[in-house]
Amino acid sequence: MLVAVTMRDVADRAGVSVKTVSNVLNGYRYLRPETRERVEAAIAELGYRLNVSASHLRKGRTGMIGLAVPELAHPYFAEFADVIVSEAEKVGLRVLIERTGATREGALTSLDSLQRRITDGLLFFPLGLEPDEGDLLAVDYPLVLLGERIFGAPVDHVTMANVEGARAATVHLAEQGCRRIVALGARLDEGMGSPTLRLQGYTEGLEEAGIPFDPGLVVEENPWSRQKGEDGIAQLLDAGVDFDGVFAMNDSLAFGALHELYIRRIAVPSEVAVVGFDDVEDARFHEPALSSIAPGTAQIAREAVRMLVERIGGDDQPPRLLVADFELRVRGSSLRSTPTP
Amino acid sequence: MLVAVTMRDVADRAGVSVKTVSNVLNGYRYLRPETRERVEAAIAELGYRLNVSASHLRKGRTGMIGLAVPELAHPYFAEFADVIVSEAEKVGLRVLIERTGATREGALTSLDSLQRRITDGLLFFPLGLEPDEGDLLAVDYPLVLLGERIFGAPVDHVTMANVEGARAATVHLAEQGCRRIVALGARLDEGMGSPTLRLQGYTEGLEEAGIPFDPGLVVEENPWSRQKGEDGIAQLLDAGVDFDGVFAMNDSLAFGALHELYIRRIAVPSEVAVVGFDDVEDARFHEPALSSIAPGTAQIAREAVRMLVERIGGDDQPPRLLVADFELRVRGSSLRSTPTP
DNA sequence: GTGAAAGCGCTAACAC
DNA sequence: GTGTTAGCGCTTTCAC
Repeated sequence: MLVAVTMRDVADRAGVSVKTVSNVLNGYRYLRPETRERVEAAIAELGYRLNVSASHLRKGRTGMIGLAVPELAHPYFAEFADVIVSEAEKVGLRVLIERTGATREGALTSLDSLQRRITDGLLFFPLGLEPDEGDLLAVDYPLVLLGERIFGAPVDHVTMANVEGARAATVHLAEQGCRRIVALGARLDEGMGSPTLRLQGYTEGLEEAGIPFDPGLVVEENPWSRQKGEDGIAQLLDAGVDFDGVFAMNDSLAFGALHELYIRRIAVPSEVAVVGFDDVEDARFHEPALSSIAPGTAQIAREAVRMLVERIGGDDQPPRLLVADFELRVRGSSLRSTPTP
Repeated sequence: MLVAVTMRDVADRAGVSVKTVSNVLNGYRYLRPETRERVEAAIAELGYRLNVSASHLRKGRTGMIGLAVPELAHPYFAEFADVIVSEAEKVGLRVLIERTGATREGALTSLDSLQRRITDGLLFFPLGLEPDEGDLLAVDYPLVLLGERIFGAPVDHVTMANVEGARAATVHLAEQGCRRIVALGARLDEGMGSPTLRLQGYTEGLEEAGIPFDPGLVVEENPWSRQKGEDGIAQLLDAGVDFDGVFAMNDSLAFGALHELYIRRIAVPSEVAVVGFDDVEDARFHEPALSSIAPGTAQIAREAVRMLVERIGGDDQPPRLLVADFELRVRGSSLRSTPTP
């Protein structure tokens, strides 16, 4: 515990009342400058720090927001958390990062944990919940939904252009001359999650490019890990399936795919071109560097924090849905000097 | 805010006093079972959740610990945070993850922020502070120091075997036939940080292998990023420096090195063998897979939480220093089928 | 075993 | 502009 310097001590030292100290701390405007200075001097001399719990108990705000991500060590979410922390800092908020494990239990725990009592609002990835469980999100605190799986819940929602991004990736592969493009990481049983949306974008992309859909090129993998990326490609190759392009539904899968192709001595991008999704920082540093869809992470973070702050401030307009801008980042894994016709 | 169900409401519903409700919540032993059940039923029916702030205000504990890491998106720290959260969960603690940015300002802020008032203790990476600033760690709350830079501070310290690990990596490269081994990521001006210790291990390893030290093979790079790894190798190659092995001081540098070697069409491991440090999850998935020193992250996390919990519990024995066990994980980047003599 | 009352440190409401 | 007072929800004496 920190030493128990209270407002009372500061007030005594500065020769004012506690109310005045509180006013100084809360940025109350109408204070005589010299009073403010005296108080600030006393605070510095005593090393006083506000007791957040007491403040919270009284005014109902903590200045903290929660961020519930599926996994901390997943590059996309780690990078996302970093951006969120920066954005929150700009508006004077601190971030309590939590982990749901992408499980139903973890998600429910996060929605209803003790931590919810000490955050003013929550930024929430609903992985682990079912698409029809939007009613679980009808909570009595400010909540902004992130990612996919659940649409139409009675809360603000910031998401990325899954369908359009996947389509762009697929079309790009086709433009590089690919005709047999693998969709790596599909999950056919899912409702409206990223897998479904990105698979939809993939099929739209094929259509746009005039390439027939071949179910034999759709590889189901779960979770979207590097290991599963390896497994998926290994399985295709072992089965003798012919392909010349891979649209991996996230970068981890793509990294695994690159690795397996490397092991099998299959040249990238000349024999097989690869595009991922998420554009994590690592993408630039693989061999070859991975082309990927950048889903507008910075924009998502900025808007999510903005919406949450508005809700915390009492804004009660109807729920909003924001889809961030995406961008295809072409790198070595898919850039053929002379596209195969 | 959650709906304001208080202990009073629960007590009324269960037909007991608030004290009894509090007793139930705090696991007080001497309660009539039927009373306990009635209270628990009331809690469930009303959806009551303890107000952590009020509880904290009264009893001085929050059940939260802080974890201050230099960067969230750095794979090593992200993985570390994940393990810490798991370990803390086991003992009923939640973790408030913070970011220092590896800057002095960030470190100081973390040591003295408002957050410190709502955590029972802090796990702290002192990057950004100077080696002689151990006195800054003489804080009045439970603190466990992690990583390097500062030794001899008046607090518990859990660290890794930097010297021994670096030596093992260097010796391993020598055993694979390397005679001109680059030390990538040195920082000659540092006190007792990881760079200094790992460089020391490198020189010890050379000595053990009977290889003369060549300052021309020591490459200073800061920060330890993939980009700097690329830069360092590029710079050596451009200068025409001859080398056949790389000891990269962390995995990020090693990934950058692998990438640059790939671009230059230098075969790994046959022409140049590479070993990293940290053994992040990604190491297995590069092309080729990266050999690395696994610094005992799980052990570090477990022991750090254990020590912090002891200190929170009032343990006031003298500061302890624990050095975790390390392990060399040999993979494709350094394993030559027939070591060059 | 359980209840009543005090008070943790702060801020909102209201004096002055 | 600044001081006084009440009370946020809880736990901790101390009764009984």
